[in-house]
Amino acid sequence: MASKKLTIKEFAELLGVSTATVSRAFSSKGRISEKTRRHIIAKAGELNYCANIHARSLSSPDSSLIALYYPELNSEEPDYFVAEIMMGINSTLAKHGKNLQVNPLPLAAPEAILKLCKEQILSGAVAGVIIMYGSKNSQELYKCARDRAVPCVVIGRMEGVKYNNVIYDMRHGAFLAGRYFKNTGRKHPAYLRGHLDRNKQKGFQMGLEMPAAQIVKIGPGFGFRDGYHAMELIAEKHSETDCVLCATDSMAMGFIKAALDRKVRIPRDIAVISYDDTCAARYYAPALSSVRLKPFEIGRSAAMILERVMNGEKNIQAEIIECDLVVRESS
Amino acid sequence: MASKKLTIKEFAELLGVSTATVSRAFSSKGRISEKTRRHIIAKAGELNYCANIHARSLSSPDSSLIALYYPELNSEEPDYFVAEIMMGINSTLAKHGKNLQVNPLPLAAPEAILKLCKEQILSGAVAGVIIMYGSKNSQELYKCARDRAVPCVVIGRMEGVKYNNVIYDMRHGAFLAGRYFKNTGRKHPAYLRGHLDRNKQKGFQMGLEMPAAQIVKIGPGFGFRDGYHAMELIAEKHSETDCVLCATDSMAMGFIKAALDRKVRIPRDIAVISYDDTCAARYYAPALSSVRLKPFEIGRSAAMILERVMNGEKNIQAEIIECDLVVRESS
DNA sequence: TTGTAAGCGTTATCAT
DNA sequence: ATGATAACGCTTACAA
Repeated sequence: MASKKLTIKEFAELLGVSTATVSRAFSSKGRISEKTRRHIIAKAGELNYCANIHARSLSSPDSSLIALYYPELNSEEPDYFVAEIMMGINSTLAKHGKNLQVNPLPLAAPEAILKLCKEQILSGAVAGVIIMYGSKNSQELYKCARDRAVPCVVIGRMEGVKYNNVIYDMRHGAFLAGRYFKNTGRKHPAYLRGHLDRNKQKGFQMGLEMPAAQIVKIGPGFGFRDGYHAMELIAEKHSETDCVLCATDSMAMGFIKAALDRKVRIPRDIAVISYDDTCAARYYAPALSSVRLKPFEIGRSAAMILERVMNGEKNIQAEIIECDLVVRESS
Repeated sequence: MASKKLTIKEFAELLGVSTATVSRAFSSKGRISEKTRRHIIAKAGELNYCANIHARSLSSPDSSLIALYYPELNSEEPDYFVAEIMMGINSTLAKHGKNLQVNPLPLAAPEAILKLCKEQILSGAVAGVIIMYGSKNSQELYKCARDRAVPCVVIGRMEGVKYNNVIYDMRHGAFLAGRYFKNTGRKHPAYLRGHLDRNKQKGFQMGLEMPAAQIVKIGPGFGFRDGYHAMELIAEKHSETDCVLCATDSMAMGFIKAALDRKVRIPRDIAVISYDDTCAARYYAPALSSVRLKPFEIGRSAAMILERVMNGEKNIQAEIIECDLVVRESS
């Protein structure tokens, strides 16, 4: 019930031992009698003594805080893809007694917030960082970490990053979607653009085996709302459209919702495939056909690689998350 | 490009000034000539000098890390309700240059992880905490923060917490749902139980004006999958059911999905209302009727109260988030 | 305006 | 096995 903070000195005095002894009781390396240790640990629990983390990491730098920087595409709707990646990261981190700090990075982040992020890295506030590629900003943070030798893992492709990263083949996923549409006789494709999707577009086109110009492109957008509006646009200006690839699950849901509102039948009139395959995809009605990116695994992989980097391993081979096409009801 | 850390001493030497001067250049209170300050700031940018955060917070405790502890109901599907609360928190925190650390707390958290959480609070690692009520564990953490006078805000009702918290009237929301069903002539209600929902059940029953025993109760569950299975159960054992209140949006989606798979018509055969009204709700097909809890606002409120607590305000009146019923297509 | 030096609460290195 | 004490890197009186 003490309401003030107990320092090691006060605590040691209370027990009638030296501060060094108290420190040793917790360090698990120092030589100390089992009896004293037990006594100290017990008393600590009783009096709620706990070493000040700043003092501790000042004299022996360790810390267990991991920072995640991810692109915030939209500040109003949560990003389910990112949410699942975070779960994957946390599930691994928790096993190692590490904690996750989350840092949304707006696409056009004001200089001030970027600076704050850099400071976190430079100041030793975090023991390791995971950067989800999203913009130049992510790249700056990456350099920052590199220069300061802070353990760092990158999610997604980033220029100049060859090791310690986890990547997924956007292009191949989109290729599968395109080929599927082609094989099922669709003729008038549209693509709902997302963020950073040159590769998706390219792959889609290759799968379709169609000149790029014949693919209606809308966006870029991000969430439900964008998907909804995109459908309205298509109904008005591209009514011949018979198949759509959406850059995210949310966009697909928004799109389908708008379609059903207009009595457009899915998949009969328009076949829809989404990207990401987050948990919600299979429970949508109709269940979403989706390019499966396994966000949970991406997160877990990233955290596992980071763990290895923090243990001193160098130049860890990039982990490639395969992605395939899951056909459900929407296509 | 320096790969080792620059200390204030080294940095000061490089510039030919004292460490105190360097410190003052950043402190914004100390008296220092504008010229020296500019010079130092510029050089710092150039050489990537940044004060070590541990040393800094040792001599002048401040820190800007806020911890969120939330109940992790399911470690496989993300919790959209929590995700939106987090966005709300972060949107406010970011404005104050604070960072969020997220800590899922499994319902039956092993002693070890609870201990870790306590240590975060006791060790001064975090400057403030937001606790989302979920179990006895949340309460322990709350006490921990209280005893150490760490600024703390609670989300949800918690025994013994009168101030510095944000609450929502679960019972009233469920009441509205029950009354709606009653008024629309539904006779055979079911309730898909979630976590901590005695109040929801009670309110539902009151709205229905029906003996508790006449309400079919299933669960507790949490996500899509549970909702899906619940529907299967109802189809087999309670086929007279004509209206359902689900404890979360995800459960409702799972439920409806299963219903549609069985050609059960929503809302004609079974009317469905969910709880939470997360972003996805309105884009589901059929759009979910839902008890709106405004998670984003809950998060924002919590962060704003925390900010005030950290500024020294005491006993801040609990913020009550009103919840109403949004009727869409599923009921 | 600037420099000197005494903390801040630990851990680690010596002694004992 | 335990106790002094010197770092750790910074902020902040106090001196100049």
